[in-house]
Amino acid sequence: MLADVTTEPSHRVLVVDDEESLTDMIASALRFGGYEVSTENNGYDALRSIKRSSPDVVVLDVNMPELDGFEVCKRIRRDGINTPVIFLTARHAIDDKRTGFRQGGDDYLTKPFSLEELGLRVEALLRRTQPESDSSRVSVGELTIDEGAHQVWFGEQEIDLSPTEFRLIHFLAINRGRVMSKAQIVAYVWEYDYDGEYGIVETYVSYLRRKLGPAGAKLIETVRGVGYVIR
Amino acid sequence: MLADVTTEPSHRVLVVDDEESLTDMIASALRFGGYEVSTENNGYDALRSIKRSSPDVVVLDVNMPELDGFEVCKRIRRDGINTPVIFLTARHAIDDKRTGFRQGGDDYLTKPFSLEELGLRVEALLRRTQPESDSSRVSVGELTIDEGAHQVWFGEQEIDLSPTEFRLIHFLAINRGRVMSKAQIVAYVWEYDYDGEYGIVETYVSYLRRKLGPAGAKLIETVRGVGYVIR
DNA sequence: CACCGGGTTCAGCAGACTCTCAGGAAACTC
DNA sequence: GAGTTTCCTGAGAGTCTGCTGAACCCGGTG
Repeated sequence: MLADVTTEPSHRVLVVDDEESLTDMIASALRFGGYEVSTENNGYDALRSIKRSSPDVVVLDVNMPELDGFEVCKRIRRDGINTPVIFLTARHAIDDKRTGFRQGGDDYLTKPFSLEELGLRVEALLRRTQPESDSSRVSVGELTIDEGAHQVWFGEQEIDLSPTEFRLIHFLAINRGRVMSKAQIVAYVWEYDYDGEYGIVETYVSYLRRKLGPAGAKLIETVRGVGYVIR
Repeated sequence: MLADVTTEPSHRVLVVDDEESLTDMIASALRFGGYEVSTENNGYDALRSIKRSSPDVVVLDVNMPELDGFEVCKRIRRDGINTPVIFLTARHAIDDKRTGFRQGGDDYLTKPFSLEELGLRVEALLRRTQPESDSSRVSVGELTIDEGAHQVWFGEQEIDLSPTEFRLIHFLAINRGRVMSKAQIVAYVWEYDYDGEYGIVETYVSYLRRKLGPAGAKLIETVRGVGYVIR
């Protein structure tokens, strides 16, 4: 199917390292992965930033002057802040790892590491700590679709849909803003190649518009001669 | 990872590797760290064991004959089982790590690794995942299920259920809010792969609804063409 | 051996869902 | 503005799904 269309608000990651070139590199890699990234270059600023903006994950270098990463982690935990922490360090002595985990760290990467691996670990950690995000929700304006729960709301109102109706609106929603041809729709929603008979799509769009009510009906736009869109 | 002398009930870890000497070594190290450990030596047994005894963490070797670790992880996730997984492997190619994390793994250790580090990572993972499932009790609205005691209440009323009925309602309850397909239900409740015959699920849902009484029957919703949910 | 509780299969029924068709509305072309 | 194309929507037939009662099987127990 199609490209991972992440429709949720992206997760916020704080990257802390005293080498600015490194924070920049990590930050841009994570941004490329779809995260909202901020950076700090020392322990005190990191502490302040964590308290103020409570990111979803902190990537924390151990070896920093003044306040090192372990100390930062220890302090935020002492303050009852439970944000997941991934330690970065050049040391790979087991003693350090022990300290890192004991201090309340969640993961530990030794330099040099691959940026992709960091991304994967951030993702895995988020999957564990942000339980909400696993039921994959899509929203477009007033419309909200929860794939896991198989539920659809328009505003406050829950809309009861048949399986085919659900697949159709879901397909349009994850491709919101892009016009989908009837052929594409049929291929996704009906899962097979159809022979030129696209009347069925029109029928189901009609069903959806009716169920969405007068306000919601406008959500699904017809692009004559091309297909349908949700904007 | 020592010697935390705690009074809490120890966590249960399942260790899976096709080399028995390795499972034994890991198992004894983890036991020393205060965990209750069981082992399996191949993918199929691992699957069965996970479904039956639902451990708190699974340490899973990737490279096994027949059913490899990735596949085991993929299948349990597909069946709606959310148990944390740490992969073990000799490979350290980034491709493998990507596969591991994408399959729903939580951590990834490459051999050779230190047993202490494994212990630390198990501990870190438990720290993240246990608070959510703190006791063996699940509640959804009026419904309360105590897994340990094997008891179910609806409101004040205790409901007497057969073992299969219990596994079914428990599975739906721990996945509350998410629609579970009949295939997922059969895989979890009946512990084997079934071919197309899902009538049994309907029968048991029917039993449950009857036992839950007129008010409770609404708890288990049918999502036609998709599966069942408890919300 | 009869009984009992639990597991499984099956068939009939009701209702939900899918899909086709056709008349009419709307949009586009020239 | 006439003609053409595309789309909308109501109606209905037929299919599929899920619910439930009943029957059967099996192992354990009195």
